[in-house]
Amino acid sequence: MSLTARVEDYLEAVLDIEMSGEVATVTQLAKNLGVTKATVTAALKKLDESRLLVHERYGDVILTPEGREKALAVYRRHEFLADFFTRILGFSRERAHNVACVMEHEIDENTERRLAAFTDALALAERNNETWLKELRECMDSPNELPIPLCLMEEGSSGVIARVTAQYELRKRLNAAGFSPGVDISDIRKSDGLPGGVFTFVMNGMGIKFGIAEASAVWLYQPDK
Amino acid sequence: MSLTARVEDYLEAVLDIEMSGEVATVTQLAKNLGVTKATVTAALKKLDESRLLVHERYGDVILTPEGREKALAVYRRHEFLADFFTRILGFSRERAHNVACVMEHEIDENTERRLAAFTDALALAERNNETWLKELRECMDSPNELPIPLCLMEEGSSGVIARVTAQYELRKRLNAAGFSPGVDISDIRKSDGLPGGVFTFVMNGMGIKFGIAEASAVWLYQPDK
DNA sequence: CGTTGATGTTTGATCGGCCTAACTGGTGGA
DNA sequence: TCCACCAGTTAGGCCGATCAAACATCAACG
Repeated sequence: MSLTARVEDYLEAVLDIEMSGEVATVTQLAKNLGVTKATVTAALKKLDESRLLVHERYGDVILTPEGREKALAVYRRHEFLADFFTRILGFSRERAHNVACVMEHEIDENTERRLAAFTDALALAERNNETWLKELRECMDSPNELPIPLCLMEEGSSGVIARVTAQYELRKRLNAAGFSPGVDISDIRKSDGLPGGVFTFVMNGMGIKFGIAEASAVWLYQPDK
Repeated sequence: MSLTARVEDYLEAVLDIEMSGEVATVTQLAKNLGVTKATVTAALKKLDESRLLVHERYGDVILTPEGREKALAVYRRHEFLADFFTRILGFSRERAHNVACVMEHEIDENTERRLAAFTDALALAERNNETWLKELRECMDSPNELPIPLCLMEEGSSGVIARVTAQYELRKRLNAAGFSPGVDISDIRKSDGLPGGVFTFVMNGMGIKFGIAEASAVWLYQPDK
């Protein structure tokens, strides 16, 4: 009987109103969630049936203990995520909340804890005025171009490595082979062979062959465009 | 004519198949997206009508230039987000992709750039074996309890500050007043007064009054539970 | 008390995304 | 050649979330 994301939103909204000291009303919920009152009534009916809140006809909206617990979990995730995206990543307030709104339904407690620990550690660094954090911030304020994966580069084109999105062994292999941001790549070509094709190019004067796995993990800035 | 999130998913899936060197088929798409072929046919019809790909009856599925561009943008976001959540935050592969799947539709280019810059800076630190990064990692591996906001604490209870989720002036004020992780708070009480209530408690032997804004930004670990 | 305005509910409809079941088209053996 | 099989399509229906419009209830005031 797992809740839909939207139903979690309604729970969260009820808690939000409750926290501000009022009793949640249909009108208030409709306003906060940006839907009509009819929609709220329908949603509350479902939540009442699931015993997450009590809502009698024309009556108050009151969270049950289970409902309150679920609502708090969602609310907490939302606040932590929004905090993370604004304070650490510098998203706009609005965007941070949008992102938090969709992510809050996709993470579990464990994930939430990791995220919180990360945020807290960076917040601590901020209080201590750590220099590395400042460098990091500056780096984030000078926006780059957006790269494209090697496997989508045009025949014969060149580029500069932007990043490598790979984990584990593949990442190690690529690292060991010298695939790091800033390195030039030229004469990119694709030929048939392995499923997915074979990609050849030149790096540091050497000819190199890639399969699709490598070629989609290495992202390049295009020189002109 | 903004695309729905789901439609973006279909575009992304087509690009994904194309990148692996094959031509996207209905069956392949159905498999990758976890839906039936009937559903794919319907989605492709819409995408064809929007001129994002070409799909004639019983024909191949080919992205148009605009479709390819949109697909790449979504794909790139997905890969960057997944990379960020696995490499930097240590999410499981599966969870990282789930989260990426919902977030990829909520961020714009600017936001994507910030995120990428952040990831890249941390990846650089990782290559350099920076000590602060290692500390941060250790911190993330020792999971904490999950806190609750001061305004939801029980009458008369106590706790330890876990974090402060506030920005700008409010954050500064709370910081200046000594609200930092680890500080003890006791004798929390709520009374009427301002809209949202007035919260009183004791910190460092001093009695303090909060409105709802402050009381929902300060998160506490409960001592027992 | 009765009227009135705000609050809440019901009804009937749409829309996107999905499914099952039945159908059509294309193709490679026997 | 024709049949069997796989790929793709169509038709019809379901579900969740939403809306507009009409209706019901409440509360407060004269």
